[in-house]
This record gives sequence, C-alpha cells and structure tokens, in this order.
Amino acid sequence: MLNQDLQRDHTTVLAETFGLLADPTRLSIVIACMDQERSVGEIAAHLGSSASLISHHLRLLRSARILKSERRGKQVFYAMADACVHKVLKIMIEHLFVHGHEDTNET
Amino acid sequence: MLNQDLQRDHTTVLAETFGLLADPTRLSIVIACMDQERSVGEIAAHLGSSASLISHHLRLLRSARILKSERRGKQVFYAMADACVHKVLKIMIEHLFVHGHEDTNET
DNA sequence: ACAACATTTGAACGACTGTTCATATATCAT
DNA sequence: ATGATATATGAACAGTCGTTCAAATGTTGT
Repeated sequence: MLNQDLQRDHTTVLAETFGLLADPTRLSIVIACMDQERSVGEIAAHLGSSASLISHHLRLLRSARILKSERRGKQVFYAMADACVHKVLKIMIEHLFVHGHEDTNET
Repeated sequence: MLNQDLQRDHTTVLAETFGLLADPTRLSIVIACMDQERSVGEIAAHLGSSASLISHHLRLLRSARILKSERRGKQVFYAMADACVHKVLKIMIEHLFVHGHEDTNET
C-alpha cells in the first residue's frame, strides 16, 4: 500500500486526529491521561484551568475516541482509549528529550 | 522520565508540530514527500491545488524542519527532514487501514 | 425535600488560520 | 537583453477555534 493511495477521507480523518493534539491545553490533557486515569477536577487543578474549559476539551477528545470516560460517583474519570495515539505520543515525547538521534527505525 | 514532568514549552512545541499535520492539504503534502522527494509543481498537480497555496504550506513545513528543500535548476524539491514525524505518520497510516473501517459506539 | 460538590453545556467574543489573488523573485533558454 | 517557466511572498477575506462566563445537569450526602 503506497502512501499516494490514501483517500481524501483518510487524510482528513488523520488531520482531524492531529488537530485534536494541536492545542497545548488539549495535548496536556491527553498526556496527563497517558499513564493513569484522571478525573476532570484533577486535570483542571493540574493544568491550572477551569473545569469548564477542560470539559469542553474532554468532549472533543472523547467523541474522537482518543479518551474514554467512566463516571464513578460525582466524578468522571478519563483515560486513554486509542493505543495508536498513545504510541505516537510516547515516540514524540521521547524524541523531544534525545533530540538529535535521527535514524529511521521500524517497530 | 514521567510525562507529568513535561515542561510547558515542550508541550507547546509538540502541539505546534501536530498543528502542522492538522491541515488536510499540508498533511497530504507531507505524505506525498514521505517516500520520495517532490517538486512544488509535482505536489501542486498531485493535489490539484495552486502552486501558491502549496508554497505557503511548504514554507511552514520547512521552517519547522519537517521538510527540507533543495533547488535544482528552476525547480525546488522537498523531502522529509524529520525521522520522528516520518515514523509517526507511518504508524498512523498503517493503523488507519487496520482499524480504519470500524464503527464502534462506546461512551 | 435541600444544599454542596462535580461536571457539562450554550452563547459570545477575540484571535488565529487556510485560501485566493496579485505581484515579486529566481533560473534557464533564446 | 527578453520571454518563459518555477517558486515565493504579501495582503486581505471568510471561516474556524479556544476561552470565558453564566447557567444547567447529575450525584451524594443530610
């Protein structure tokens, strides 16, 4: 399968996924949920933002199935739902810290 | 290194990189350059867009060092400059064809 | 029932972004 | 030099997006 054969829809879907990771606040939310589930309040406190703002972003991330939600009592916990995004984020984050190692490896 | 330790700058840089991949036109350009170098005209023809539009996008991709450029004669050829982005795109594209046709409904 | 807490939602505003058009620059051929 | 081709740049417009505020909804207590 060659990359040129990507349908327009596919590229658009991909772009939308990247778009959800393209905002610092939203990206911070996803990163905060990478290794453990987090309540809305936890995330808001951790990022120093309002629960309203976080909730708006969580809505987008959930409807794109990047995060999944689970209510327990008064709180709603969010966790990673997309293994692919998780893997991609891990790669990007690690690359941020080695910064200079440029070989193309296959997983 | 824990993900929570990511500095604000790092998250912003990451978000900016994702932002460059978040536009369908720009993403198509990067994908077109994944496996081979491409001239501006080639890309424009392939995407059915004006050379002006492509050039505007290429400027962003080049200044973020996602693509690199090389002039040969009248044409300027662009190619991948970031192995990390290349790897990430490959993962995402492959994932799109394995899981891309599912329609799950979960909350 | 009520109050307190946690999360969600809708509207509105300012800021950002992709595209188009016109124009400029660069390179090669005559 | 001129013209033709290829790419780049700047301004301007329309549409999108993130944030804030106020209000609503859901949940667990008393």
